[in-house]
Amino acid sequence: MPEVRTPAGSARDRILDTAFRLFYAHGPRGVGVDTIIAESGVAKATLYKHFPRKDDLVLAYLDRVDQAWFGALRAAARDAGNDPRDQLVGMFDALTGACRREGYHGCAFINTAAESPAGGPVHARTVEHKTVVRAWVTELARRAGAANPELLARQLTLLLDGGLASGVLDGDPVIAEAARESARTLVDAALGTAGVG
Amino acid sequence: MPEVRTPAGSARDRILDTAFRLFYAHGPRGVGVDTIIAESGVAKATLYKHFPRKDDLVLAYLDRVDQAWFGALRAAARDAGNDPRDQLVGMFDALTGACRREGYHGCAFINTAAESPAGGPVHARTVEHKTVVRAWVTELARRAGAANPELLARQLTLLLDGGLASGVLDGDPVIAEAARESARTLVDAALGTAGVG
DNA sequence: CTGTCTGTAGACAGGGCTGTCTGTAAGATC
DNA sequence: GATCTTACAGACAGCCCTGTCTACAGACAG
Repeated sequence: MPEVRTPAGSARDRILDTAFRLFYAHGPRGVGVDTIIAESGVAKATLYKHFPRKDDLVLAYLDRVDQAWFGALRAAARDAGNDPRDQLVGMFDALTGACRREGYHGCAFINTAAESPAGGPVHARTVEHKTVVRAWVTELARRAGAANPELLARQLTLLLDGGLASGVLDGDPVIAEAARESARTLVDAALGTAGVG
Repeated sequence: MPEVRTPAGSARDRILDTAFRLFYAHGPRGVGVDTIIAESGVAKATLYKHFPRKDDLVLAYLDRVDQAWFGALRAAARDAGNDPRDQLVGMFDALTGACRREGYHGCAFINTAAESPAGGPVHARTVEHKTVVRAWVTELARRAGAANPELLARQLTLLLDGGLASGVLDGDPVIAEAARESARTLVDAALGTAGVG
């Protein structure tokens, strides 16, 4: 009794792949269900079976974005070495990588939240995402020995959000560089330039 | 031969006032022309006489936002005193003020750009706005004696954008405070804590 | 009086959107 | 072979959207 019998490349996956691509490029509101159906080669009934409301599809899209972006952040931090201090700065490499990516269009969460009614499920999911990321940064800041990890995390995530938000307009990597520079300065100021050891 | 014969509170002003309010609250895409007509007490033909396309109204809305926000930035900087260094930090009071305002919903430019097709007039106007603001900050940084005014301006506007972007979710003033703290740190790092002399 | 300008009031077309519906086909399980 | 699940194909209703159109009313100038 397999819980999921659908093969790889199933209808559900195709729908999600297509939705991810189109939603990110044009925003959920800018993409009709018919377009997703046409481009994913799926029947309308199938789409509505898996995602009874369009909002359900939007939330699934955000979950996928969350995995991708948070994953990229952690990977960038990991690649920066074992020192939490370096990781706090190194995570900004994820921003640089995103800026360089073809079709980069800023933060999917912010973009989607901007066109969604306040207080709705999309906003809630976005707040949740931002909270989880900031909690992770806070933990990093704590391990780095910051006197006020919450403040440092708030400052760094603010920089991340700024870099991502500007991305709606252009993916100029100089933005990511400036963010990284700022992060280095803020981390040094919070921890002392001499290092933690 | 008065160029503008329409009295104060004319149809055009009422349209713009209503559009400003509704566009900011729900995003241009989330507000139909019919709603603007109903709430401003104006005939449809009148609206389309002044703004032949909805996009024209959106651009007029952005112009008004530009005046308001840029004006608030300059006012906050002015209120910080005559030292350009203090002004660079003081302009963040405009962010604090915005966060505290009833109905605060983030950056109108970013929100609008997020739901507009890339390469369109809305994007162009938004880029223009950001460019003008950054040029102003760059001049401030230059007058403050920064070795690299462009970089400092980039960093500070990044913080502004981050604070504004987060505003789509909530107007927690702690965000503005964190941004101001960051600005102080970055300015001190760029100019030296001893002051410009 | 006549024409022009500005505005009101509202019908209308044409299109896109979400979501429901009927009908059909292929494969798995009993 | 019967049945059940999954999916495809597409018509359809009902709504909202932008933008155009006609008809009318008041102010003002010649």
